Amino acid sequence: MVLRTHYSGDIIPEMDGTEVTLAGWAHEVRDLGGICFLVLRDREGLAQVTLVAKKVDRDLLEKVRHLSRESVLLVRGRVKQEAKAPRGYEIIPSQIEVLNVAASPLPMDPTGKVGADLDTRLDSRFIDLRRAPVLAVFRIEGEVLRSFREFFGENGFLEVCTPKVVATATEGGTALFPITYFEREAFLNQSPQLYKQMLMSAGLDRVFEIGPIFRAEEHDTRRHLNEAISIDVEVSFADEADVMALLEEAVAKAYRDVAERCEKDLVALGIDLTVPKTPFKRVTYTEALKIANDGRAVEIEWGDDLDTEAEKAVGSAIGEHYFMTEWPTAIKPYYTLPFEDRPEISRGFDLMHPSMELASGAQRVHDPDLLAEKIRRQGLDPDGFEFYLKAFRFGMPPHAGWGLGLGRVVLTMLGLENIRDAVLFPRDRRRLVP
RNA sequence: GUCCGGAUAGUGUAGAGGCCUAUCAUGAAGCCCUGUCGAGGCUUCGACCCGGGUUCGACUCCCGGUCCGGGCGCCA
Repeated sequence: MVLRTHYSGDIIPEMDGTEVTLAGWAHEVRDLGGICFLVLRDREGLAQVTLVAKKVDRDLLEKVRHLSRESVLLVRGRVKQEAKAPRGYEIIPSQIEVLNVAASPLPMDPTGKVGADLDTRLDSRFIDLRRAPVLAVFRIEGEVLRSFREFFGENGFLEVCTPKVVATATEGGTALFPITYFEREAFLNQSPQLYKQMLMSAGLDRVFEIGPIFRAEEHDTRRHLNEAISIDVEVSFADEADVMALLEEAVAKAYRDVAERCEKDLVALGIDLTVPKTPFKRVTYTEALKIANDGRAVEIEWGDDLDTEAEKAVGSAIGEHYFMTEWPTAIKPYYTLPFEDRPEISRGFDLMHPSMELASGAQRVHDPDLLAEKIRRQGLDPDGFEFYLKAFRFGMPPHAGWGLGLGRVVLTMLGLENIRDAVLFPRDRRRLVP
């Protein structure tokens, strides 16, 4: 039972005379007395329904005049070519069915005439999303996901799903959300890292997963959330250079696909999208440190992580996407492989947008003894990682991979101000609903 | 966690101790209007975050709380 025959966007003036049924929301009613305009909105846009008082059924006109905004409607009528109407056509209705009445007043203005704070918008996200520029963000996000899946398909990747309820911390460091799992304690997964690596031992060769990750950090910024979508990749018989090349091509393709396929949404957002050129610049940690420390009061010492100020300084110096490579081994996780001839430096990398980190990845440790030792050195108990280490003892190929934050890709691509603008229902320190 | 700023009709805002019976816009209800496209005109409705204090008098100043925004921290 599909009620509508067309979306508003499907109708063109040349369809003059065609009977159509539109379904959507009462966006606005403009009553001029002798003529009354009802603007119907659906996912694809707006359609003007015109009622001329002298020509239309009196009850129909009264019904439209007293419609509450955002009520759900079914409009049957005829397309009429009309130069005076928006987009050159209007609908002359024969029947208007109110499927559900919207209460009044609305918790926020869906037309965008009056603004709303982010907090108000998130509390009423279902109405916020009725605004074209807000919807545009998520249509683009959908296209980004489609683009990545296409890219992975073209490159021989297998899509996998790994558990989100896990027994142990993946990597230590970050705080985890504990949950009750029958009589035991379990955690929400902070990353699919361990599982995608085990799949390399299994021989799946190239896998990707797009799924949620959870971090119980009490961070409170515009670029962090406690639940995020991670695009994760792992590739066997490959090194960090190989997976960096995959990453930059995947990101560039996402930009290209959005630029080509989301024209309407980009216009709604007022964005002229520039596709980043590949290959991205490679900047070593040591070079980045030099840039960051230039003119800085308190210099960052080699071996320390870059703080926000440093990240921004390097970002504005480079001015485009870049890879930061050759990180100190000590500040990368245990599964990151050090260079054999310079063990203090690792084969880990971060993909950076000038404003923030987007992804991190590495050539992984594949030797079980070295891995166990590095787990121990990070202050973790190798016993808790037995299920993981086991996969390394019976034929683990060399492998590399990365994890990319979907929200941050969309945030930086569209120049949004807050990661919450790039997530339908964000989860942060305080927000658990809706 | 910490620093800075904020909280006024459904929404977005003005307000600097008495001018506040609180501004404007939007909205809602009603009326007028035959081409609107952020329609226009008229009438009506609707609000000072919570607790304490200062003062003759507090939306306004002070203290505490809650919540919101931003910076930093935390985040492999």
